Amino acid sequence: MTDRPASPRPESPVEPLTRGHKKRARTRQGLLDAALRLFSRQDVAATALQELATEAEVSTGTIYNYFRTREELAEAVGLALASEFSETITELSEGVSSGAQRLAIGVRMFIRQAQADPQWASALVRVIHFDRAMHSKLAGYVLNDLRAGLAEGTLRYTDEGIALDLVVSAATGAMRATLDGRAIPDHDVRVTEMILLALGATAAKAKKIAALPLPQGD
Amino acid sequence: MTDRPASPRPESPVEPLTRGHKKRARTRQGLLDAALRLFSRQDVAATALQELATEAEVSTGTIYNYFRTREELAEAVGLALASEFSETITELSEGVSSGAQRLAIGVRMFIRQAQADPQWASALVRVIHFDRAMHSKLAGYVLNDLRAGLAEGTLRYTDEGIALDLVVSAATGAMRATLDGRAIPDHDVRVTEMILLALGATAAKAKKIAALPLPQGD
Amino acid sequence: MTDRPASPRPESPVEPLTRGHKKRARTRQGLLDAALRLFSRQDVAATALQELATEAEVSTGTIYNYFRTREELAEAVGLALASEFSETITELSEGVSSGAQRLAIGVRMFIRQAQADPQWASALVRVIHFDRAMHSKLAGYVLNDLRAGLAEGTLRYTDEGIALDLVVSAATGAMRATLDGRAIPDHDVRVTEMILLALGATAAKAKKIAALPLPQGD
Amino acid sequence: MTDRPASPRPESPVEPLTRGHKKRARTRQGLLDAALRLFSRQDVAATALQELATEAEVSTGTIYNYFRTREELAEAVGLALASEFSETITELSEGVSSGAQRLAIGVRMFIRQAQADPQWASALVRVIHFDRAMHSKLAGYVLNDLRAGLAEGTLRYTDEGIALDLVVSAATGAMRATLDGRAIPDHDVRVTEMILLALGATAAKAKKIAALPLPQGD
DNA sequence: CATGAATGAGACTTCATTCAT
DNA sequence: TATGAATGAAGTCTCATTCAT
Repeated sequence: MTDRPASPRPESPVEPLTRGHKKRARTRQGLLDAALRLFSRQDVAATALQELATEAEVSTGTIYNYFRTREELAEAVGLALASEFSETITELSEGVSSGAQRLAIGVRMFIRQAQADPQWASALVRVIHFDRAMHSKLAGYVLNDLRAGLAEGTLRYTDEGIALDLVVSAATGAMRATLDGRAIPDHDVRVTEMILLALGATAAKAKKIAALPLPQGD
Repeated sequence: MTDRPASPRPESPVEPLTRGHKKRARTRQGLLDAALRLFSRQDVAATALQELATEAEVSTGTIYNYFRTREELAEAVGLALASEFSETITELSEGVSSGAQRLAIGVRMFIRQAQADPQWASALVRVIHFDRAMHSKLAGYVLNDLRAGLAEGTLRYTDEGIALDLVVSAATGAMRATLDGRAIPDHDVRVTEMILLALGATAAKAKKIAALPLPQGD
Repeated sequence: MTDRPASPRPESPVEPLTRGHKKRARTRQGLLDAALRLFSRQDVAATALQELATEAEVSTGTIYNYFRTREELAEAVGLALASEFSETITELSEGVSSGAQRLAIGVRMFIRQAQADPQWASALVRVIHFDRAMHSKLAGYVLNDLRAGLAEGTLRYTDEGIALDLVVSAATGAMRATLDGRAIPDHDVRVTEMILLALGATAAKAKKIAALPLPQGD
Repeated sequence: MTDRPASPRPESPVEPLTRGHKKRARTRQGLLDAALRLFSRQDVAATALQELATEAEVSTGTIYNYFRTREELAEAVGLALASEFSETITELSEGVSSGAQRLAIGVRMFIRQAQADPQWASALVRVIHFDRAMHSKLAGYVLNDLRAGLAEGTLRYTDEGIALDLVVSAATGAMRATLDGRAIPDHDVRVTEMILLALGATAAKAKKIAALPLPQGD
């Protein structure tokens, strides 16, 4: 995950894409990239659409060809972040059959990515906060693993919703800690172990699963 | 806690104000009360100071006699919220010697209060987000109990900072769930049990401690 | 007149366009039709050219191949409205030799058309207001009849300009009344009678001429 | 009427009015005066509120302390114009018992005032057009005289609404003519005579009543 | 201290117009 | 010619902040 192929955000070179209607897509992507850069520096609510224009080097009017409101922008950015995230996680979890383990991989990647790409993490955290929809998007990714873990007997929790909340809260909490510079070595492993414990894994299994080497990279 | 005597915010009874200079305190309190009401409805950043003036029924200029910036206001509101909260918790935990138990009481009260007074909770969540300092304020209340729990052998965690983060994240996550209308019966007990598990308590102890009757009320 | 064959505006049937260069004419007509629909709903000044493009289902750039400014557009629409109106009136007045009677026919048709096609009337009123030139266009149609009426002794007015103004003002006033939903039965007849009186017709003649059956339809 | 005591609009000197809350009234009046000046030069719809700020020499924000929209401004201006107008007319008509004669006085004053103060007239015409409410305001002044004229036997019309429309349309039409520079000597008298004819007065009475000397100043 | 009118910077939004395709 | 993305000037509106009373 640390070696995430290439962050497509900053500047996204992209080939010329000379054909006419591709221009729109390119501009849109440029706006999303710019928004991400801004959101990594400042709160969504504090971001003026005119700032976005400046950052993306388009004129003010252009923004409105793509996003009518700040909410719409945030949602689009959130969608992009979520897709990107899910792709990476899914890839890495492909060969893993254990739900608990897939969950652990997801959480750890999430936290490691925050360390590797603070800009991404910062934007993600802010968008999650601003666009409540993203919250449930992330939750969706977790749910399957949670259920699988329960079915296979590794996890033992009484309420799915609460379990979900805890996983997401703890993981984003760890991201914030990372962004605040409070990360410690193996931060991802430690947090994951605690989450597994909370979900009812035995101490031994929690420790073991949390510490398994990640499929690719490290 | 559910029977918290009376929400001191709306209308702020205040003593008869025998001394002349108490008027200042009363005006200030009126502003804080108004801010709380506003923050329970809308984001801190989206709250105009002129709105505050209207809500508090003072003129715009008056605000500047009390708060120089929106940040200062938010901080003051946060402080008020935190003090109020800590008082209540501390009161209730007075006779409890076990750290883990005091922690459980605190977390549960936090969540129950969110159910009992969504306005308070909503404002709290928003202020926490706007004024990052509050986060550490809340953490401060947790730390002692955490250490005591560790010392008495009930809890077993490897990193204090991570443990702290997890407790606070999970607790505020539960608050948000409550505000989103996703609370379930015994929500406070369930979340607390999971937190205790995460902190290394045995399943039996976690279950027992989380479910103990709250000192007053319940 | 009430049974005016078909409003040529919406959809503009247009001939099959055998010649290539008829496409231009068709596009232009489409723009005029669209403008008329828009002007019937909203003020000329409040109508954005981009709205016109949408309504006419052409792209924004295309408009500039036909009209350089909003004024030019309004004038073209006004011209179309005026021609259309004059044609109809002229047709109906063909066999009528009395000036006063032709005048009466014109005024009545004007008002009846406002009842039959409020969209047309609304656009007309707005264009008249925006493009002052139209005012005199309408006046032109009246002048001949006015003079004939004077010559034949039916009408008796001292100043031609004032008479013209009165006729046009009263007629458009009646249109507005119609658009405001204040029309009454025989509105056209009543107004016409008063106009004839104002122009110096005797009470008997005014009554009679105003009430004569219209050449075609009713 | 030509000797209308003093146009309170341009610059309205007004005494210092030192007391605090009078300032608001003074600013408001300044805005109305400025609006009138603007409306005399350009259409209401074409008048930017910022222009008003410039003309009134206040900052943009100040406008919004008084008028939220252009409509509100137009209405306020219309109200001021109407009051002013009604005062003058009422004054002059005070000792006149005949309805037809009062009507004649009103119409004539209206037209003469347009000659004497084109700025006022221009603004009035534009506001009437923009703020339909004014139309009915003016109508209100006419209605009584119309009914009195009917009762006393001088006038003879079949429909009150139509009569009203005709009077107002013809009078404002004459104003427009004046503004367009098409006024002729005794314009007011001529138009009034035609209106009286339209309302069913005999030729003799119409001529006589329209030509009576105006109560004050001729 | 309280008041609230005035300020003006700055964000939002629309739209006539251009221009590369 | 038609297209429609991009532009940027211009207008709308809000709000933190000041200041005379």
